[in-house]
This record gives sequence, C-alpha cells and structure tokens, in this order.
Amino acid sequence: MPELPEVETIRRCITPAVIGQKVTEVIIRNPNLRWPVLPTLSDCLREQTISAVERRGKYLLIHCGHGTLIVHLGMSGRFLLEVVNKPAEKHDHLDLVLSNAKMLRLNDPRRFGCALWTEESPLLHPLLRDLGPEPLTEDFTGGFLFERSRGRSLTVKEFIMNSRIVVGVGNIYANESLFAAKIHPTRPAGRISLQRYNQLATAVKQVLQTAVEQGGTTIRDFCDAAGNAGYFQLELQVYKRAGQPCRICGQPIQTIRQAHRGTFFCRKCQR
DNA sequence: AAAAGGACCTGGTGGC
DNA sequence: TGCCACCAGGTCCTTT
Repeated sequence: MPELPEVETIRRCITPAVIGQKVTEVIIRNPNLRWPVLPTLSDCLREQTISAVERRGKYLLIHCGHGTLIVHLGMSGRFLLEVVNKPAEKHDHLDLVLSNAKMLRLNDPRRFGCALWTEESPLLHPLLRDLGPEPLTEDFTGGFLFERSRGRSLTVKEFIMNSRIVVGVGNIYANESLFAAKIHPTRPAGRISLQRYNQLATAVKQVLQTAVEQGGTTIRDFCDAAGNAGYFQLELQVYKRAGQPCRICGQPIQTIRQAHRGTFFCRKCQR
C-alpha cells in the first residue's frame, strides 16, 4: 500500500498523538508478519515514553526510551489511532496501548509488513543500513542517479524503484515521476544522460512533495491513522489510466509489465 | 556485481 | 452461485 508519501502522511498524523505518551501495554494477536514479532516486545516497550516518530524511506521509526520500534507496512498495512476499547477486527495483528487511552493498531491483511525492536541505532539495522538517499533531500540529485546507473542494463523504472538507489519510490510514484520527466520506463538506466537524470530527480521530488501535501494516494484503501483518505489519486497522470487519454497529448495511456509490476506511460510524451 | 525470478500472504475482480 | 486465474501502494532471498 504505502510509498513514501503515504508513510509520511501516517507519520505526521500519529506524531502529535503519541509523543510524550507511555506505552502501557502491547497486544500481539498474530506475530507472523514478514519477520516474527518478538514475543517479548511487551517487556521491551512497556512503560517507555515515545520521544519521536521518524521516517526512513518507507520505514516508520518509533523512538522510545531505550530503543526503537521499526515498522514497515508492506503492501497492505495500515497504522490506525484508535480508542483503547475498540474491539479487534480481522488482521488487527498488533496494538500499542498508550497512556492517553488511545492505541496504535497495526492492521495488515497480507502480512508483508513488520514490527521490529532494536536498541541500537535503527539506521544501522541490516534492513536500513544499505538504503539509498531520501529523495526529498539535497543528497538526491540527477548527478547521483547518473553515476549510480553507469554500466547498468536494467530499465530506468526498475532502477528508481530500487531502495538501495533511492528510497520511497514505489510503483505509483515511479510511473508518475517518469511521466513528469518525459522518460520512457523501459529505457536502460545506463544509457540516460545527466541532463535527463536531472529532469528525473526534479520530477521525483516534485511528485513526492505534491503527494505528501495531498495526504497520499488512495486507490483502494489507504488512509492515514485517523481514517482520512488521500487526494493525490486525483492528480495521477498515468498510473491505473490504461487506455485513457494522456492529459498532455491525448494519446491513450499504454500499459505493460515490468518485473511483475504494472507500468503505465504515454508513448508519445515519454521517450 | 548485477540481473531475473520466486517467495511470502490475503482479498478483490472479472471471465466462464 | 462457484471456481479459477490474475492482479494489488513491497522487498528479500536464491540462483544464474
């Protein structure tokens, strides 16, 4: 479900409600996420105060007194702020009960997400330490993409969806960014000029920034922690628009598959 | 080292 | 109504 804008939307939504709150109880209903939830997670977290909620790529980092809970929402995960007595429903796998009588509830039908506890710096965790730069920082530039892509034959779409190259760009925003940069998604990453990578880096930043401002993209079921849908789906130019006219030139949007993911593009606008 | 494909899961949709 | 194939906001791991 969530790419960078959706995770950032959730982060902003939960932050004011959880900062300074103590975790009074942890309820694990189903520990079988992508990696097993630590059976002793409750002992790790109980009575600790949440000091900050950060985001690294698509990971949420919930900083507590003596460690950090690293949460990834996978493909179908939601993080919802609920009142403590709300009955659990299907796929409600984990609750963090807070001292303000609210709780953070993780719901994830496909269970591709995870909730990991670390007492080290989370940025050094094996899942995070090799991640590429944040796209909305100045570390992420066309020059960076150009250098990292030299000699590589994979397609530019697969290249920018690789979190070791740049974090947070999933299938929706890869499609949208390539359209905004007028680059054909199947072009080999190693054969794209610096000038065009400058356009692509600018497009990625602009698309993600706008999506954050719109509260993310709600295609089916994304919502923030308060249950609000996003609005960026109204701005989509190509994603899920196969056969519909390009908003620039009117040609029908094409769809193909790349690495088992749906790709959408305009044959005329993107070269 | 890089590329390709499978693996992990549930649920929704569309065709017959 | 049922059954089946295929698709879905991700990404790690194994094999080539």
